This record gives sequence, structure tokens and C-alpha cells, in this order.
Amino acid sequence: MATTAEENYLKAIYHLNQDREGKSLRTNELADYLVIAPSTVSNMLLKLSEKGLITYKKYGAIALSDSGNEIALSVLRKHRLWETFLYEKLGFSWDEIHEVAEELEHINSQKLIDKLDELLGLPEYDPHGDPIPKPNGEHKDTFKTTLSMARVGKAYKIVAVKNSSAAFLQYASQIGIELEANISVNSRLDFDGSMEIELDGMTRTISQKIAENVYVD
Amino acid sequence: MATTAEENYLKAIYHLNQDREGKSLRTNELADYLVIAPSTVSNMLLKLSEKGLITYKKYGAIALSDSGNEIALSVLRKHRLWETFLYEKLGFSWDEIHEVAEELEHINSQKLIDKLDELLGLPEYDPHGDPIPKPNGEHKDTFKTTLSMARVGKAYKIVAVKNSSAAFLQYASQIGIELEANISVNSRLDFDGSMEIELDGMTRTISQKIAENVYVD
DNA sequence: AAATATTTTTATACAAACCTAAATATTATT
DNA sequence: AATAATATTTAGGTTTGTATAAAAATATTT
Repeated sequence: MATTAEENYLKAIYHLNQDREGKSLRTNELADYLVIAPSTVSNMLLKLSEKGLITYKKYGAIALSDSGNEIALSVLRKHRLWETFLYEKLGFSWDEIHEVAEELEHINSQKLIDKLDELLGLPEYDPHGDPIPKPNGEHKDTFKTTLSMARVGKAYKIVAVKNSSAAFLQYASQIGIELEANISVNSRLDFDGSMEIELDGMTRTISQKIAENVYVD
Repeated sequence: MATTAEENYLKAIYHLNQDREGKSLRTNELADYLVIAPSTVSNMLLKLSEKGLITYKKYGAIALSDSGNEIALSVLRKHRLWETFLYEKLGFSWDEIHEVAEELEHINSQKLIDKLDELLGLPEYDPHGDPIPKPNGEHKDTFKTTLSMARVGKAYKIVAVKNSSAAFLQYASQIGIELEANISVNSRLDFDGSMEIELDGMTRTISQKIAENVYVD
């Protein structure tokens, strides 16, 4: 059984290796993401590779092994099911669920998670629009098109958000960004990537950074 | 905020100091209960008393301070609410809920526990018949009369169980011991304290140890 | 009350997960 | 290709929670 810390490393490696083109994941990037010292990561990588959870050799690229990937997906499944529970059953808001789910995802009980899934009606997506991995490890791809890639003049539907920080989600809700909302791009400013959008009948300007964290279809 | 280990010590001290007549709680008993070395307990007691969570001096009696009691009750509240959730909402059986609740009780979120309480309909008792402490720390006393104290010839109702181990609860369910069940004592054997009982229309003999773990009214 | 037994504490150590600072490897620049 | 810059690892420490073994305090027995 992986410890909580180990599970968090595997989850981080999983996320950072999603749609990464070009350069491979290495120690510093992982350390930055986890907000811990690179030396700590270096030690942990050794341990994880001894346990066969990652493929890694000194000064090399970091990637999950099959068994590491399996654990990462099961933690992701737990995280997203708990988020759905908090949102659907306990009335938590969008921006409150991530933090609590970060704790709940490490509870060890297969039965708990199976029954929770059942209670929630075997949901396919969590409240942020992210797909929930199946018990057997099957997992839909996350959406690919972000609002920052959207074409001027076209209409889109918001299908998910990339970032789950309270700060982002609070702002997002405030300006009307929510799943299923219809959105269209009026114009984009090349200088800073900011764009004028039409949402809820309101016209707004949002920064590129916001646009990069909204998936549309 | 107390760590998980600290919370577990406080909980243990709380339980061991319930209806204790005569000798006071000391290091060895706590170590036995927690299944760890007495030296470890000795170190932790120092830390807990420095933090003001227990009253304790070397070689002396161990008791919770007011703030320690508050934490113990809040953990107990969380434990019992989670047990109720697992039983009522997820269909766990009597003997499966304790173990998982031991993990869930350490999740830190006031909102989570308030909303959970609400979802469950503000229950007063958990599935083992134990009272659930209120958010303000109000707490009913646990039942006092065990089956082993019951009088021969009288009829009782089962109101709670003392022990939450899977082994005990599985046996208990198997012979028909469940909350609200009517039970009467046919005879008691002075030699070993075993007793013949009438339960569910069936006559059975149970050991003193079992009888001590069943509360009746 | 002295001797013995038991309980509790202290001293020392270990594993997990983190840190800072120094050493070494790799990568980029001139 | 040599040097400089950057990334990574290694060495040595800290904290939390645990353990064993030895020392000290308390309790029991004769």
C-alpha cells in the first residue's frame, strides 16, 4: 500500500505528464509543483522507483510505471467521486470541494468507494467537468480545447475547468463561468492574449490565463 | 490543531476514563489499549501535557483537560456521524463501519461534518446505539446497564453495544443481537457468569464476556 | 522495613518526509 | 571545446511517532 505522500507524488507525476509535448518531466518541475525542495523529490524518486511505481534513473525523465499509473488513477477516481459527493450531496460550492477531497482521497476502503459511486449514480464527470476514472482503470481523456484556443466569432459550450484552486473557481463563478454555459468570443488582443467574450448575455474581458483554464467544446 | 496520533491518544484517554471506579488511568494501561510501547506513551504524555490537552505529572494519573476533552468529543462526534453515514447511506453492515470511521474521523473540515450531520437528519445515536456528541460538545451519557447486570426473569430491550470490533459484532448479529430487540434472562450460572437468554423466540447460552458488551434498558 | 517486583521514565535509535548547503552532473554559452 | 550556468544528487539535520534496553521510581511482599 502506498503512503499518502507517495500517492501525492504519483498523482503529481500523472498530472504533469498529461498532454506534455517535448521536454520530459524532471525533478525541479515536480518539486515546484509540489512546493517542496528538489532534494526531497530526488530522495522520493529513488524510493518510488525501487518500489516499481515509476520508471526513473538518475538525472533522467520521470514517468509512471503501469502499477504507478494504476494507483494514480485510483486516487484520481477517489478524489473526483468525493468532489461529486461534496457538491451533490452536501451542498458544497465549486471552489470548496477540492481542498476537502485532497484529504478524503487517501482513505483506504474499496467498499467505501464502490458504494459511494453507487450512491452518486455512477457519475461520468465530476463537478468541474473532469472525467471520473472507472473502477477498472478505464479513463476518458480530458477535454482538449481551451477557451484560449477558441476561434473569434464562434460559439462554444463550457465543458470543464482545468484549475481547481478556490481563487480561480470563485472568480469563474462570479463572472458566470459554469458547466454547460454558452460562450462566444468577440475578439482577441494579440498583445496579451486577453479576449472579449459574450457569456450569459454579458460582454466581458478576460485574461489569457483565465481563458487557458476553461475547456470548451 | 492536533495530529492524528494526538487525536487517537485523546480518544483513548476519553474512553478509558469512562465509568472507571477506583484506580486511575496510567501509562501501561494506555499503552496496552493502543498496542504500543509504554515508553512511547510516556513521551507522548509529556507532549500532550505541554500542549495543555491533558493533566498529568510523572508517575501520576492521566486525565483530559477541558480543551483535550473538547477535541476528544469532536473526534467522537465525527466517528459516530461517519459510522451512521456508512450504515444508513452506503449500506455497510454493523461490523464494517468502525474500521473505516477510524480513518474518516481525522478529516479536518467543520463544514463537512456539519453538512454530513444535516444529510443524516441530525441523528442522536449511531448504529451501535451510542449517543452522538452535539456540535457544542453536549453529550448524553452512554447507557449504564449491561446484559451481564440484568436480573434473571426480567425482560429488557437491547439499546446499544459496547464493543465495536468486527469479531464481536459479527457474532452478535449472528445470534440476533440488534438494537431494539427484546431479550430476557432465563438463568445465570454463577461459576462463569454465562447466561441463558431468550431472544427472537430462541433460547441461547452466551458467555459473560458477550453479556458485558450489550447494553439493555 | 527491607527486599523484590512492577511500573514508568530516560537514553538511544530508526523510518518517513521534509529541509539547507555542498558536491556533482548536465546543459548552454561563448 | 572550455567555461559558465543550471539542474540534480548527496551529505548531514530536523520533527513526528514509533521501538528496545537500561535506569529510576513506585508498589508489593515477606
